[in-house]
Amino acid sequence: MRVLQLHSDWIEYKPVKKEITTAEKCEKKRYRFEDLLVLFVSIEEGDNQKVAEKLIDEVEDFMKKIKANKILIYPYAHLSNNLAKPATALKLLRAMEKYAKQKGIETHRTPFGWCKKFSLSIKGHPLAEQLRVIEPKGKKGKVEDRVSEALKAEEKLKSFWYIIKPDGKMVPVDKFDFSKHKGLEKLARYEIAKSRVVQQVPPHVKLMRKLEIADYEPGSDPGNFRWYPKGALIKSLLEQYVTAKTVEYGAMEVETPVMYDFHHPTLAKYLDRFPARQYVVKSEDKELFLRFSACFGQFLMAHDTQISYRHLPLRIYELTRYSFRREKSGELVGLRRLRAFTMPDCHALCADLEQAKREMIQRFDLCVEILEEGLGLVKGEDYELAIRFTKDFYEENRDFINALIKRMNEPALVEMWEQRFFYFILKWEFNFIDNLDKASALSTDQIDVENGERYGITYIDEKAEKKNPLILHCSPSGAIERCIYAMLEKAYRQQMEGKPPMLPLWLSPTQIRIIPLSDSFLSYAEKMANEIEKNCIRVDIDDRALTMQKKVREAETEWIPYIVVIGKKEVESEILPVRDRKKGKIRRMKLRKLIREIKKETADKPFKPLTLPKHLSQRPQFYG
RNA sequence: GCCCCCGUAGCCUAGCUGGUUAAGGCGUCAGCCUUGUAAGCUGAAGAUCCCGGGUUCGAAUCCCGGCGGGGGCUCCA
Repeated sequence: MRVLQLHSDWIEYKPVKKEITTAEKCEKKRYRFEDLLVLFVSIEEGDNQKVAEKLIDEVEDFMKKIKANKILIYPYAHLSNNLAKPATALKLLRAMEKYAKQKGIETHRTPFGWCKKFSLSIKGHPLAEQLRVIEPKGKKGKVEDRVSEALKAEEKLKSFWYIIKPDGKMVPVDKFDFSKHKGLEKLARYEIAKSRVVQQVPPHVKLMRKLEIADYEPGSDPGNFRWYPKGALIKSLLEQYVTAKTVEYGAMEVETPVMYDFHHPTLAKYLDRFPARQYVVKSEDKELFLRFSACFGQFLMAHDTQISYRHLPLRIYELTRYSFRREKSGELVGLRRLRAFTMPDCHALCADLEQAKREMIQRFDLCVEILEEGLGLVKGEDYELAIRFTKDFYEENRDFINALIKRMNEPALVEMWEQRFFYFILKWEFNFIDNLDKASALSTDQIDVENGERYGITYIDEKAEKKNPLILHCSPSGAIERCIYAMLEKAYRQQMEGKPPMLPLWLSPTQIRIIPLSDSFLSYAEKMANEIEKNCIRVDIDDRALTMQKKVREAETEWIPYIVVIGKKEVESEILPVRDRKKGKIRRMKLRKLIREIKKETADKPFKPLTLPKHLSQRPQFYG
């Protein structure tokens, strides 16, 4: 509630014309009051009786000071752009009037719903003009939580847990021998027992800052990160890679809006089927939510697309930058869980279950390839398969489920539901297990049996009839940020095992560091760097006035894969001492051989040039 | 949201059984050194000790409140 309070010598007003049909009755004559407090009142959304009474209490206190005892309550809409409904406003205005009268204040009120003309004379003292703003209790600008039906129901859902072995044998979790499957045991414990008691900062959080990849941004909402140049480069390369692989598989890349109408009928229903919280944004009279995946935009697009059975399976892909999930504040952990994240999201419209199953196998292979060849993760060691489905689905499609597990050739954790609650009948994920034994999903795929119909997505079948397709939802890599989390956690584990921690070569911001022994070798180093750059390899030169030992040390702490020191011997012989991080030794070779080796290892990966100054002396320090 | 923890210079930390001018390391800057594979030397700058209130002769230190951050609980990338 907002009130403009004017201590006036007099006010005159005259109702001119009704503005709304529910306007109060009154005479169209001139009214005049003298020596009083005029209260121009805007009743706002969320105001209530308490607010109304509080306002009068405050006014009463004030009037005691200035020794006045007459007020005029004047409904005045122009103080707010968040007005309450007229019915509520009128109710509260009347309540204020009644409450003030009870306190013994001489109270008048102008009619509600009228266009009035008025003139008044304000007393000249310092306290004569005041604005009062009273907020309902507990409001404080907060939008109330919207908890989807799926989120509520999830708590009641009953699950049965099993392990299915590569040979197709299904055993209850508690009967399975985990001795050779420690990762799977951790996943099972994590998913089922839900006991997570570790109290420490996950290793990747320190690494992401130390390596100047990403950092918290206290100036934003938690879970919205800043990305330093090296991190932005790594992230961008990963994005390019996943996109390229997904397009290669046959997906059409599109781009769709990040925000959608909360009250769009189709979307509202879908929101209720997805267990997530949204950010809400207001725009004019609309209430919008920020997307938590690419489903909305792609489905709305598919709805308007002419599709024949010949086009199926139809694959649509978008790299969402960003997807937003307003996770509860205490849930956010470094790069593992964010509120704004980049998720590749690929849907496939399929004619029927048989086609969907065939398609899912293809996508499964795509996901394995991205994790293993792209991120350098190893199944059974870094990540585990979890499959979730309904009992009915299992009974009718046992062979298919076993085929998926056979492909992985590792036992998989299974969650089986008695009945379907979610919009999918089967879902699988690859779960990364980190150094604190926590599991988080990377790649995932689902068979959705509801949204084809809900979104009115149709294709024309062989008999020229309209049909709703099944929809597969896949994130081939999982969130890009989470991929970086997984690689950092893996690197940390390797360090603990006595191996040098590092990122895959194609993602290392600097691939070769050249260290000239003194300034006199700088020009030779520059020449070398140019040659290397021509071959699409990221190189930099440590030209700072430091000792060679110190420069080597810093290059090592930056996890640079190849370090080359240049001095008199190298200039004369052209044989380079290449400090190879992975092999842990210095290998002597010609520049050409080093270039060839790197190009070979990064051959099928995207390349981007270094986005930092080539000379270390020109680089600012972003962290520490 | 609930529970726990934390808040001292760009970063990491000391001081926190109250008591001179808040200490050190890293980094930054200036100068020297021109280096042979993981830390060269000297000097300088840099701190509203998160904010507000209280207790006290005296608060970075104790108490209360707030703000900010992190971690845990639920698991959707």
